[in-house]
Amino acid sequence: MNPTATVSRWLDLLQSAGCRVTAPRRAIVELMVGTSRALGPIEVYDLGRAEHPGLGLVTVYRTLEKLEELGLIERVHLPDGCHRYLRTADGHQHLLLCTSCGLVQTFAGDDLDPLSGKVANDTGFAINEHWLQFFGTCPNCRKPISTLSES
Amino acid sequence: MNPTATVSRWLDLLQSAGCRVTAPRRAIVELMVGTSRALGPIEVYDLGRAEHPGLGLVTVYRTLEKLEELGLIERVHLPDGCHRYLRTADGHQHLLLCTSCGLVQTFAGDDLDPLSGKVANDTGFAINEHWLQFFGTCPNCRKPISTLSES
DNA sequence: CCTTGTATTGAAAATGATTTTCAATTACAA
DNA sequence: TTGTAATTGAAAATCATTTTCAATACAAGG
Repeated sequence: MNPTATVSRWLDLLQSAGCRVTAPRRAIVELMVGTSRALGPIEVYDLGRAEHPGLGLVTVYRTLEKLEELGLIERVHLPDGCHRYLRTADGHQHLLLCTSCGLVQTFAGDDLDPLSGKVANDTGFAINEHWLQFFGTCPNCRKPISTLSES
Repeated sequence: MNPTATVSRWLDLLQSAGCRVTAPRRAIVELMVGTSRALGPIEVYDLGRAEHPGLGLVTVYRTLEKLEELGLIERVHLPDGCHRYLRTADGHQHLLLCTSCGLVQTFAGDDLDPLSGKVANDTGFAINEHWLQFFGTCPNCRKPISTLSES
């Protein structure tokens, strides 16, 4: 699905959920659909104001909360903090996150369900969620460092 | 190593790092050594005041920060928030966390280094950290629910 | 054991992030 | 087009965390 179609789909879903489609929401939806980076509220606010100058931070918080309820975006956690949001990937994917710029890639890894089942059995826990995430520096963020060391 | 010996070791390490061994620090160290739950600053504060009534929240923050610097505790992230601390496990372990009470168990899982290397190769990322965590409800926290549904 | 210098403490104030309140505005159903 | 309820953004309130600061207490040296 191309970005424009995805934006329409998200707006339709918002409307189906009893929400009105407004300019601020459209700006935030376009932003979240169009980026592969995990963005915090302030980043969404700053980027969103480029499209919709009057956008308020409060509206950002409320819209992100609603999109999360609808499962269209999800909160991702990084070692130094949480509270960033990312468009939800199709199917369950593992994440590779750049700790410098927030860029996110997904990768196919092992199916964790067998391990999860075994651990649940061994421990008596009812397991209902798991994270497999790698953290590092993306190719683009590595460049400046190597450039510096070469000069 | 038994808990008392571990407390001594932590206090020695604190002293070696140029810190003084004080009553508030001792209380916090005993707490963190003695629990298998991931605790947030407020929880440490409340539990710590049982041992050392005058304990201040500021001291909790500062002591947790210092223990983290020394690698004795580490920050763990849960789906609904981060900023909880847990005694660091020996060797690199995967975590199983109870989202209800914060209880943490470690489990032996697959060695992720080969997968990590492959993903780094495929993506150009420099990978320097990974998380494999399961979340669920521990046996103890499941009890009340089943009791309710049975009554 | 006592003195002394300095790290540490806890209260209060400051900061920063997030949530709530509220009057004005706007989407959209009738 | 109109009425109404949802939505907006500013300001205020709240909550978590950090900084400031005067008083205290650890521990090294006499």
